[in-house]
Amino acid sequence: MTTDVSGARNDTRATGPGARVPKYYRVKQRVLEMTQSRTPGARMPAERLLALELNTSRTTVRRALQELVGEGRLDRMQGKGTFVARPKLSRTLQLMSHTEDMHAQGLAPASRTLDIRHIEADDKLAQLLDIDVGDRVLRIERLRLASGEPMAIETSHLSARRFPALAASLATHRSLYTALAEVYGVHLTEAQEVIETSLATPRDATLLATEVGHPVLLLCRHSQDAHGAPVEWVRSVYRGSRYKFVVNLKPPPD
Amino acid sequence: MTTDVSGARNDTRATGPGARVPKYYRVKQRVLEMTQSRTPGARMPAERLLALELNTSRTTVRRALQELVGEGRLDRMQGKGTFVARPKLSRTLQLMSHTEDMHAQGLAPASRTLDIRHIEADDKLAQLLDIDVGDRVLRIERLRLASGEPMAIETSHLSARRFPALAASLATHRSLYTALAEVYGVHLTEAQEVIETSLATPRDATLLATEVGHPVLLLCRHSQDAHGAPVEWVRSVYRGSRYKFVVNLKPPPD
DNA sequence: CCCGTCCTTTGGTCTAGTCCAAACGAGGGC
DNA sequence: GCCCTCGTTTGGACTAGACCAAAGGACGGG
Repeated sequence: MTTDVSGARNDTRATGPGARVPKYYRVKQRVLEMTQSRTPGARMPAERLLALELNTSRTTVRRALQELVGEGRLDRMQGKGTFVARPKLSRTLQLMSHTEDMHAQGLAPASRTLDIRHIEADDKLAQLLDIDVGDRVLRIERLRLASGEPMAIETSHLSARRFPALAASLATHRSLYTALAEVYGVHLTEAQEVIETSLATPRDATLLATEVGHPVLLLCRHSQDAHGAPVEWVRSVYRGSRYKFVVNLKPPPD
Repeated sequence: MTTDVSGARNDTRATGPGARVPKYYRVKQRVLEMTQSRTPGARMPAERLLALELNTSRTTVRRALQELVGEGRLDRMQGKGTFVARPKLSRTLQLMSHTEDMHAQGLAPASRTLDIRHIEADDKLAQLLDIDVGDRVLRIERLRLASGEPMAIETSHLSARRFPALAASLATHRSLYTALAEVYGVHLTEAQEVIETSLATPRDATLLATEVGHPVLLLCRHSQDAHGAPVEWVRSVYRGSRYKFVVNLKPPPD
């Protein structure tokens, strides 16, 4: 049974003015309907088969699938097939550590250190950490996991002068934040976070088990201690297809 | 002068294990370098020319350009060309109205009502607004503008029974929030926001002057009044290539 | 001098096909 | 019985080219 996804006159215009609907988009919606009658993990038809059934080219089918994977509706695996994806997880934006946040949501937190080294502060970093250009900065790159699943790549930056031997302290404490509190007596009291969309680089894709060019959420956190002095600057890359952020808002203090 | 973007052996492996770098990605980085020596608004070479110069197909060039446009690095216009884009704008997440937020950032706020009507609450909406399924809900769909540029499509939902004649009150007040305060004495004291990535639908793309399938930020706000009763539920779609969100965090109350 | 027409240029969509790479099962050798 | 090999199936990357649609300049008529 072949089902043509094209409009009757094969034109690409919809009802509204300017609301042109590309063919790949109709394919996308058709495939999305298919997913809704299946449970997560269920297998979808192969790309070549879909192209035949929907009377289109494999390229067009792949563009539709590409978007559905990017939106977290489907998972694809080379050699295995295409499957219905599970729903997204949430990440609450609060001034707490990854470890605490994961526990609060009933997920098993884990973390793998990818790289930890000292670098020299460039212009931007110096300003963010209120140090001089060229000062030493401890750069910690970690892969965050939630119940075994890669969640984010988190790169923290802290002044090496202010927190000497922090790398060593890290090994003996549950989290960076507890190390800061217990060893240096520093408590974070405020932070600004900037959230934007981006696309996975080849490295992001490999580490996060996703695909190059797929949407990711870029979250940059700038934290201060009780005296208003900057403590850390963190850049995190989250899989957009697996995570969403939750923020609790209070009215502005006026 | 043609500059081959391929690796020497035309293989697609980079240094790291599993860090495969597709050809289109190398094209993307090459084009990104080109943008950095130009100012916003400057014209880029035509697609067919880039394909020739980088010794690749137009399809591959277009995939690279597609991502750069989605990331807000380039703007494309049919018949005109491809240009270097301006940097992103910020949107602070606070419990204030669009109007106030725009003013706070020195941008000229504007808003165009796309649709305003009553609908019947479905399951999800009834739960969010603490009303019964089938109750009447006022649905306001507005296009938000910042200094003339389309910013977001915002769809608000409020109980029609709790706020009778709200549609009329809206016309005589500066914003929805001032109407709620002055006419009904309702002040919003708390809200939860969920932020996730999504992709522009054909309608989104038309209204936001972007392209179908490009990354957007989806922001859903659920606001409560001083008694903890839900007041509104809002779903907003922001152009991911033009906006980023800023959040101020305080430590959890423990 | 102004305005329409036409043509060129530019991006937008889609096709049909090639070749590669991962997964995995069938079968054969040991 | 276990393991290796090989072939099939599946997704991944790329090409070359067709045709469409919007923009805008060239050119000519009025």
